[in-house]
Amino acid sequence: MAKEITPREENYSQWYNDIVKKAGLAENSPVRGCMVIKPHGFAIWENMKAVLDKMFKDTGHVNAYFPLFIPKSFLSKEAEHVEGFAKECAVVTHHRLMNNPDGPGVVVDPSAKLEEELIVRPTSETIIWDTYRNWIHSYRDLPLLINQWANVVRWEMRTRPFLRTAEFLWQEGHTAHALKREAIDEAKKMHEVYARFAEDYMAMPVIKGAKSANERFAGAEDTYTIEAMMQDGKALQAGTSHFLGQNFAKAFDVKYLDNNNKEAYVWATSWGVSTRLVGALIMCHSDDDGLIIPPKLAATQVVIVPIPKPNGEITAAAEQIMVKLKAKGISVMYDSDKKTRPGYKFAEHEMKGIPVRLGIGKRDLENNVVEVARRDTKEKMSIAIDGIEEYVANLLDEIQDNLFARAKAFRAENSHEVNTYDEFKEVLEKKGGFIYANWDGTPETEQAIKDETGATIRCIPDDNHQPTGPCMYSGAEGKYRVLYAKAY
RNA sequence: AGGGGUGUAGCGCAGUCCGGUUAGCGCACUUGGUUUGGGACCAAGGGGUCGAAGGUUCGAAUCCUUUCACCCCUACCA
Repeated sequence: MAKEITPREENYSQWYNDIVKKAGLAENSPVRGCMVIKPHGFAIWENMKAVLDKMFKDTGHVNAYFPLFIPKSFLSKEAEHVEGFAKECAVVTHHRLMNNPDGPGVVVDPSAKLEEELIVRPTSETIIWDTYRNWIHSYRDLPLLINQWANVVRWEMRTRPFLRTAEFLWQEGHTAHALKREAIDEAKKMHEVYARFAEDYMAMPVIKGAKSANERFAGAEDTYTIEAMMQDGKALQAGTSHFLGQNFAKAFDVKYLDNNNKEAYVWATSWGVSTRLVGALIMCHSDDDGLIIPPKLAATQVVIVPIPKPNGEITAAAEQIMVKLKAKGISVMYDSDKKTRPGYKFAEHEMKGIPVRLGIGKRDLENNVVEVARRDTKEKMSIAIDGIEEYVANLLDEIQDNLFARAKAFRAENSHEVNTYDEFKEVLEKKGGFIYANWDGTPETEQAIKDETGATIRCIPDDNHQPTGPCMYSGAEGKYRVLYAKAY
């Protein structure tokens, strides 16, 4: 048993923090709200990044890089946008330090004040659209399909590792199109890419849908989201794709000449996912023994543990197995540490979430087998060494599928359909999870429900949002059947 | 942002109320030995100036002031 992880039942938040720490994913830094992402945590992000980057390129996008700093004046060009971010911006006011004339250390040199303050980007729409003005002149320059991998800073009040940090890593796609239809299609396409990534790679089922006006991105005309259920029944927004209309084109004066020599503003989208996905991964699959990484995102998919300790015979057998596994494209590591004993290693690798463990001891070698242990179910099986690579390859697929099926079943168990507000409140309080109900489509109703219960409309699901009756709150005609939940 | 709590060795804690020898304990770490199929045991070691700054005092981890960080609940949040 993992002796250092707080059980989920006891305190879900503490459990999450324990996993982050004990699995070696991240730790707090001396900088408020900013974490150090440790190798094991960063490896997960790197794998996510590699898959997503390929998906972006396969859908016609290219990468570029824009400045970390944004002139203050840029932020004031799109009114809604600045309102959404102004309260959480880090501002650079000076460019030089000097020796403290009154004592030890350094102080900010007052003579080095910037003419115009620089904002550390909370998102890059403004600097990118300012740049696009110079890049776009003709319909032949469109569409412009660019993605950026970057860090951004949002000075959040309360931070939590991966889920909400003051600085985080993400990608932000920013595209420009001649036609409104094209831009909407682009936003929806990337929405689909995110959903596919979440389900096929993270093994995390998501509900795809559109955000209500209240929950939309600051400056967007439509926001598409993927919403995942965490093991405490709360919703986590895992990725968003925005149709920005012509808001940024107008704010930054980005126009093109169409094939009739007529000037027009371009249509825009932006879309992003962040290191928050690592948090989502943890809260979706892991258990009280530690992290569980879906095989497709595990940097190490298989670990081989010599029992009780490495010796010539066991190491030779392990190396042979490693060659066979690697030939199958499976990443494998041999834990040849001589200081720790098997039990310690078992617990350690379980804590770190490695999908499959192979144990090899004298007893196994005599019978030409290895002990195969899967992380998701913790089952152990004795399997013939001959053909082990096939077995493990299939097992990794099976684990990937099982994690997805398990998460999906959990979501189904914790999703509820209600028709009256009393029912809604009762289900929310007693069971939590996802609740589907009819909504009249007004922001007033949405806000009132939020104020009274804490639940928000997570999205208007893409499929199955036809109302089945009147709005549960106002009694007015239902416009949509929507997904309500308490959210991170 | 409101309420509550915590900062003492890498981690977890005791000591603080009632100031007083070289600041303790468990885990981890180092060395040696015995062990080894689910987090081994014995022995000997190394490591902290008590979150930070200021103050009271002969003397401060302990009292006072200020400040920073983190955690929990609520609120907020693309």
